[in-house]
Amino acid sequence: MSVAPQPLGRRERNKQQKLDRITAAADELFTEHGVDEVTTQQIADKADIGTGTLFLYARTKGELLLLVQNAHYAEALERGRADAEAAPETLDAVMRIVRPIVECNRVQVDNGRTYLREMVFGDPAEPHHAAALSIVAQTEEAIAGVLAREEPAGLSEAATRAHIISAIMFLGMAASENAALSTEAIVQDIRTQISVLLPTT
Amino acid sequence: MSVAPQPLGRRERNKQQKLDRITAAADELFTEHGVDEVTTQQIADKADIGTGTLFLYARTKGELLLLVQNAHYAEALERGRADAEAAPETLDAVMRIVRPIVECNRVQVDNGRTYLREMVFGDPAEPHHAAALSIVAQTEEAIAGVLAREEPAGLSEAATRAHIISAIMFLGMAASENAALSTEAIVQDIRTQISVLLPTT
DNA sequence: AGTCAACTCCGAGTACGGTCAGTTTTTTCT
DNA sequence: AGAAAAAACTGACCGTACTCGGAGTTGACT
Repeated sequence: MSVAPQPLGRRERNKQQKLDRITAAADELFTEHGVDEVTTQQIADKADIGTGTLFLYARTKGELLLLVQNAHYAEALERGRADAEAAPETLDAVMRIVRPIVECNRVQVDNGRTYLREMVFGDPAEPHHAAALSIVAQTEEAIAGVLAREEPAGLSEAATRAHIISAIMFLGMAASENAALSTEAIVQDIRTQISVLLPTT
Repeated sequence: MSVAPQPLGRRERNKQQKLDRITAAADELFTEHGVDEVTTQQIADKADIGTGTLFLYARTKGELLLLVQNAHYAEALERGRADAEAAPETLDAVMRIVRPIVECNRVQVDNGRTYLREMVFGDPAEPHHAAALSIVAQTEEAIAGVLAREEPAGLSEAATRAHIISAIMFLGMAASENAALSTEAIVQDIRTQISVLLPTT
């Protein structure tokens, strides 16, 4: 009387469980205390696994942060992508994609900035890093899609502009000069730059 | 019977000497082996000072890299700034500022990328970090100056565009996807983006 | 059931960036 | 010159991210 198809052996199930426990533990501790105030040992303890085991699931502490934050980022992107469709103005539409991402990133400033740091300077061969880059690519695609509504001719130009917007967002959120700024101030800063970038209509 | 104008006491002279030795040692070791392969201990040994002393002159290893690289960056900027004046076309003029900086940054890819990382994520209160930010500001000013030749009206817009170019340069040089690219490829990548950004003439 | 190879897990150990209490050197004051 | 204060120097020490050799599990095969 088995519940039909259960292709996963005990080994696979255990691995999945452990990964879940690790993700949950890291997420809670990072959110509560900030990534710099949490040791990998604490995460291992909370996930109830050995020190070495932790690094079988995420090769570095940075990967661990990517693992945790990717989920939030992806969700923010999805929300923005949906909102953008309803905005007639190009700049507004772009900002509807941008804003949720910035808000998500600034929930905890240190974690957000460290996340960006890992994204740009981490090892792209690592799986969670690759996932992060994929979300960035999706973000740029979404923005390029909005830009293309206006000028469907220059598709490659839209992609280039989207890439630039990506860079603007990155530095707006990451720069240490902006660390103390409110989320709203950063959104405005980004908006100003994008408005200069967009072709004048 | 003092030797007249010697405003520097022995203490100050010693400090200067030590800083020089540290700078020289760090520069050589970083250039030869790459920042990640060099320990602070090696630098202290080569500079012939104690472990703790090193950190009186640069609070972190990152500051040490900033100290060393700032000099090279400043020089590259100066060269570019002079070259730019002779270029009639705006895009060309901007690229004459950009290119030497990229070339300087890519002399040793890892060091260049780490330098940028420290610039954005390091502690802006530290002196060498502040110096780095100052050079970035000068770079943006130089670029804004070039842009303002074309459209002297929108000064603030020129500054904003210069800031965006700064962001484009940063990510072009820092992104891990670009780590394997040749200097020339990166310059081209940056050029393409800037050409989209500049107001069509 | 028993055997064994492959996979997974573990925590003592390592390396390194950075700190700090104690010492030495320099300057100042009398 | 000598004493006292100030500044600079030092290396033993610490915390932490990450490694590695060996122990423990799992599942395929007979």
